[in-house]
Amino acid sequence: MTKAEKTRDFIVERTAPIFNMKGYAGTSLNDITAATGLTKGSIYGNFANKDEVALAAFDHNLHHNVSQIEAELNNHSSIKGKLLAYVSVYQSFFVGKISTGGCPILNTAIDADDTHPALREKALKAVLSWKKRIITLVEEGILNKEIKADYNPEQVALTVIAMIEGGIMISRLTNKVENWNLIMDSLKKYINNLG
Amino acid sequence: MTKAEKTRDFIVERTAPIFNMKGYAGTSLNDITAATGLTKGSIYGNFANKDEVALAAFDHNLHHNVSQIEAELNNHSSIKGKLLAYVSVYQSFFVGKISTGGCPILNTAIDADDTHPALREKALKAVLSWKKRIITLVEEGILNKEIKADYNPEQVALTVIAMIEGGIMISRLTNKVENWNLIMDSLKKYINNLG
DNA sequence: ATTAAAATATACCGATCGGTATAAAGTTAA
DNA sequence: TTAACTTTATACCGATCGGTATATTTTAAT
Repeated sequence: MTKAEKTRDFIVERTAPIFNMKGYAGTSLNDITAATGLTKGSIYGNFANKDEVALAAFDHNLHHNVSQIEAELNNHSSIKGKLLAYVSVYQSFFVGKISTGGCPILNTAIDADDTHPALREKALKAVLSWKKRIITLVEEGILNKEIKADYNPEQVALTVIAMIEGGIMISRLTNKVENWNLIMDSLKKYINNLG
Repeated sequence: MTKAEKTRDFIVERTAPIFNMKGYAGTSLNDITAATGLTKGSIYGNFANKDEVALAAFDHNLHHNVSQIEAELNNHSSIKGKLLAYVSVYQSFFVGKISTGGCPILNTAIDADDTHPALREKALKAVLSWKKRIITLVEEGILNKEIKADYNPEQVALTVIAMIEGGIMISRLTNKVENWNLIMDSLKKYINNLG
């Protein structure tokens, strides 16, 4: 790992929460230099432009989510347990610890959908990948007889994602964990009723 | 209605979709003058600053939603029918007609939550008002025996809002009405199972 | 039609925007 | 240790940012 690679990672690490909170247009080069303690020359020595920093920051934020989810999924053997794991992972993102601005997929989807095609594309791929992951789980659950065969895996996946993302928006806006808990109780009931 | 009041409304009308699509930081004074054909002098003759335009634009977008919803609620007599009316109204926002950037509550919540307290407050109030409206409906439904008494009205309200807002995010990002329909089928099932 | 007031346009402000050319400093291999 | 190379800092660019003082035009009452 060269010095430049380390600096690149450092810049991404420091700016990722800022992009997640302020969005693409709301994050300035000045924000980036302030967060890193580096100068513009150094930023542009490691990235071609602000876009590249933003895209790398999204990847970093997303990877942070995905790795935590995959780790938690491994703690459960049943399909329902794995589906419920999403709830606990996302809860940990904004309960107790310092918030870094919520779910990067949701933030980027809303921030970039009408303005920044490259970021939008990344958010889209993240949602599709998430959907696919849940579909696979549900299909396994149906084969296992853990989930009733008349459920549409795609519909289950979309419903789970919608409730989590909608729940994040509401809970962060109202700043009430109780709201998150109520919504997630509905989601848990939905998941438990799948089979 | 004075000339200035008309101009004020005109400015709000023209800029509301821009703020909804690009967000607060992403919408510039130049965007505002371009959309209205007016000059900065005229804008600042009617508004103190960009904030005031943004706040008025949010109110405009919100009112547009609320009035459509209230109209649709009046078309239904049963509580479940009224709850299902939310689905059809929100569907009409991004199916068929030119999109103006999706749900203003969701957009503003994500755009402003970490950056713009005044806008954030407006989005918060809108969600709380929406929640309260659904709670009232559910409470009426319980009194009517249309909804089982063991349902928590607040939880139902939060669940409905989460699914709609999560559904909007996913459907707009993927640009697929089918996704909206699948999520809303889950929501319809949820509502029908309330009683 | 005249005039006072209200509304809009012009021209400008300093600050900040993203970005870059180039010099200085730091790193690494010989 | 030196020389080649990589990385970072300095100083600057034109463009755009939000905002304003003032002049011009438009409106509305007499």
